[in-house]
Amino acid sequence: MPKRDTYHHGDLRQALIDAAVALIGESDVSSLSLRQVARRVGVSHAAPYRHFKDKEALLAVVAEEGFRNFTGYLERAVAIAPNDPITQFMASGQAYLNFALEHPTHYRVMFGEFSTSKLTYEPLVQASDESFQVLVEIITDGQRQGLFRDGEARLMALAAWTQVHGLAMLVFSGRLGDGEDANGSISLAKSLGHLLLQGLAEPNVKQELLPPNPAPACSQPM
Amino acid sequence: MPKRDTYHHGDLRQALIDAAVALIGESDVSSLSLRQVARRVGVSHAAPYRHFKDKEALLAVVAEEGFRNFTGYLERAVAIAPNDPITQFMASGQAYLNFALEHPTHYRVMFGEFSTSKLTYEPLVQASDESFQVLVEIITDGQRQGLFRDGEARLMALAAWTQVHGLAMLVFSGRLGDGEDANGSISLAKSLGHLLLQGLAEPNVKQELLPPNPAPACSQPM
DNA sequence: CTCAAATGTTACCATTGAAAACATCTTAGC
DNA sequence: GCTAAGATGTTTTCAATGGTAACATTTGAG
Repeated sequence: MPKRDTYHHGDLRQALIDAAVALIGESDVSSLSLRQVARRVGVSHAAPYRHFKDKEALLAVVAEEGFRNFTGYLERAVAIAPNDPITQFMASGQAYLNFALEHPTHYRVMFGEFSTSKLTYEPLVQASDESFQVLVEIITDGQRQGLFRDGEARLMALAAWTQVHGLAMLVFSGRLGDGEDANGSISLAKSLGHLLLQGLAEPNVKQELLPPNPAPACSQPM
Repeated sequence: MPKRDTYHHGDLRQALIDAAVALIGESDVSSLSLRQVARRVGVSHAAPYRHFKDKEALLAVVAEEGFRNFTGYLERAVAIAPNDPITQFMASGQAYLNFALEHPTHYRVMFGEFSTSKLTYEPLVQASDESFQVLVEIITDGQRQGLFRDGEARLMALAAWTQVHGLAMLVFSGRLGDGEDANGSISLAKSLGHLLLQGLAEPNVKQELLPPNPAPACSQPM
């Protein structure tokens, strides 16, 4: 049990967030208790309530923090290939997957359950909107350049988003074949991306997008 | 509080399952308590442990029950258009969405959180596999008929599955525009389906698949 | 009929989320 | 500097929960 010499902790709020992330990583989000978090930080079990209304509020902040970091991943992927929406599209899918693999704990909290209650946390909603917006802008850019077909960009972005999300779920579930989940998932991501691009791209630019070989193996999906 | 004249309940197991579904529907899956379920059924709070190892086991059975029903939805959609994989494909997406809208409680338990722990419930895993298999077979059928492009059918099925799942999440989140979620989601589903078909279909059959108008409006996705 | 297994109950325990009342530190205004 | 007000932490307390154990009732197989 960590002890303090000062009565005040200094930055208890952030310490609680970090401890929560650590604890979720060690077990599961559903088994997280605020008292456990307080113990880990070395503080009384009532102290967290000075910083968070309740347990859900803490988790909402964890999710929000995750989305802000996530947006960074996506933006970096976009920056790599300026003015090349198709490359950006594929790269952002890759970035999505990288984030999920490198920050599984945050990812679980961000997408773990769609309890509508969390939708009342405005900063969280805004943070997730910002992430999503990166993808939307890639597509509207592509539409402006005549690379992506016309249509509601948000819908097309949703299609891409959910696709990668499904893949991430698949990877997490441990039901990919051959054990090599991380590596396997990268080529799976590329295949899925090409598949989706076939639907999103303008008919006349499709030819260039065809992948060399259709799709790698994948033993037990869902 | 319902009372019994007999010491034994008769079919406590199923009664607990039903009560759990009802209670989750009234509030939320995360706030469900086994004791609450027991009270509703009119039984002591320890009785459920004679039928389920713990709370998670009960939820796993709820999910399993959901998947079996879900498979029925998908199979009925397939049966409507024998030997027409493309129609089957669209109809199964519709069926997926209908199931989610008509059985939101089961759906939430089935897809609510991907806690890897539930993957240890063999019957649940098998039930979800069976649902997924319906979709895979539509696609392999389509490939045999030269309507769908070659490639790993499971991967293509995953792409479709996650797409509809994302749409369902979107509908549940209440963040569709204009309030008319149910109706709006149906046309959204069609648009998404067409979008995806563009990616899955063989190049020479794509022309017939182009939807009249690309995609309807959708105000605040994710 | 009898006895063992199945099913249900009561008693009990540790943990938890949350609130209330109280203690200590910090700092803004004087 | 001083002091009151607010911020931050603590202790106490409560009801609800998940889960176990010991006990009670019923049922069914032999």
